[in-house]
Amino acid sequence: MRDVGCAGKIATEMTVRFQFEKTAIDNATRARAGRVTTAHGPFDTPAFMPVGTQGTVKALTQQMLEEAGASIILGNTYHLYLRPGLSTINQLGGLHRFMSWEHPILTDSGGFQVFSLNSLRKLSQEGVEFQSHLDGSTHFLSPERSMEIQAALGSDIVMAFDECTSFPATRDEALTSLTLTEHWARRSKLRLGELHTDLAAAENAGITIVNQTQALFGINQGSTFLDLREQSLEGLVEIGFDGYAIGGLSVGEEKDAMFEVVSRIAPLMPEDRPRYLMGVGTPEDIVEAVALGVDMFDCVMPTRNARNGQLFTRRGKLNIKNARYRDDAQPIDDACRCAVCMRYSRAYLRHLYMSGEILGSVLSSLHNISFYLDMMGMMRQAITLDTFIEFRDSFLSGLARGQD
RNA sequence: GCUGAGCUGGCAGAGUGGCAUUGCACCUGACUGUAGAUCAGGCGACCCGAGCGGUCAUUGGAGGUUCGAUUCCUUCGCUCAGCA
Repeated sequence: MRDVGCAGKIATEMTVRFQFEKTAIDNATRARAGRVTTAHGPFDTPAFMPVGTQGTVKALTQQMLEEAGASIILGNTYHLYLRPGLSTINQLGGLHRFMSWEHPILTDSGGFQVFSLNSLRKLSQEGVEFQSHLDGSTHFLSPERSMEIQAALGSDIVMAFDECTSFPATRDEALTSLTLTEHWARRSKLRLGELHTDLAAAENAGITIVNQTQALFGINQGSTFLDLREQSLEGLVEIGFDGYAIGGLSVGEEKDAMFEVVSRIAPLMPEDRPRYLMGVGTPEDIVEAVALGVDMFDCVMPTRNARNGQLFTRRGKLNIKNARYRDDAQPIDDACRCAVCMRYSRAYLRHLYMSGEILGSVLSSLHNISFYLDMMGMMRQAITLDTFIEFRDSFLSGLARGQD
């Protein structure tokens, strides 16, 4: 039985420190393998974090995630703050206890919603006034407020509150945006520190600290302007964070521009801290970014696309709704060992979609998440064996080969 | 047999003299820190120089009126309801 007891857990939480140790470096690329330790256990890098915005990785149970090999998931400050509200989750012992996930959790700060809910918000130095997408009510999110919410959630990795610069942006807009993000990063660090060291501060904010060892990551911005990206990173490093993220990519820019930023910035990020490329991406994107030295990823793609019928395989993606799969007895991916591929045919999966059956989303999400996590495992192994280049070339050529 | 109401794409169902509307089904495509189990496009046939291109067909069948008919008229068929 899995240990879900909490009596011993609290004692552990008090003593464990957040840390990152590199375990292997690939000599031919900048790829690196490592292990991050949190109050809720370790996770190995390069890591993919399934996105569980509202306290659930859509269509999957926590047990399915564990069995698929997920070691850390992502939750969202903005959504959980609006519903069910931070006091509910805080009173119930934090997000881990609330959703029964005793492994690491990273929470996004709400910064991305500042970007994606563009039409519903008003931005100022102080923070963001926005209208709830649920009922239209007005709310205010600031670095301080974001830290309070994330402290109430008790995630293991807290993201600084940032502004995800929209694309395209002029140089001036990008500069203004990254300056605001840097300002907010400083305030985020200050506020989270207060909440953790000053008992009265947490009490005044109406929250109980449920996780004493929350790490804080800063977020790099600067759009596609490389010098601004560097400037942003220098500012963040000066403030000092437990890890560093590259944000504001995959927001509409050309793929080349994205990799230009990652290949310039990743090597400049502190070597002894986890590097996190936010919101990326396709399997190809992730493999390329690992080669550039990135350690952590999250993306809605495997789960969202699964619900829409797109499945990832070692031979590229396929749309299970296509008529060609009507009588196809093969598994989704014959090289995949996931619970779905070991048991069900493409024809059955297609049937579930065509019938609008909810199990179609469940099985497809499970397969896609398994595919992503298996890919991360293969990369970790290749890095350890110093064969990452070989892995990358064969994996990418497999993806490009297609179904036929 | 009489009377009445109907017959429109695979299905459902608008339109009632001037480009046949919509939904479902079906066929594709998109999706990158989740306002998404969503969204977009296509869905009579054929043709090429592939263009917001051309030709032809099309509202149960056959006729008719009209510049023009899914729409009006005649007739036949079929469906449903009521009455014998």
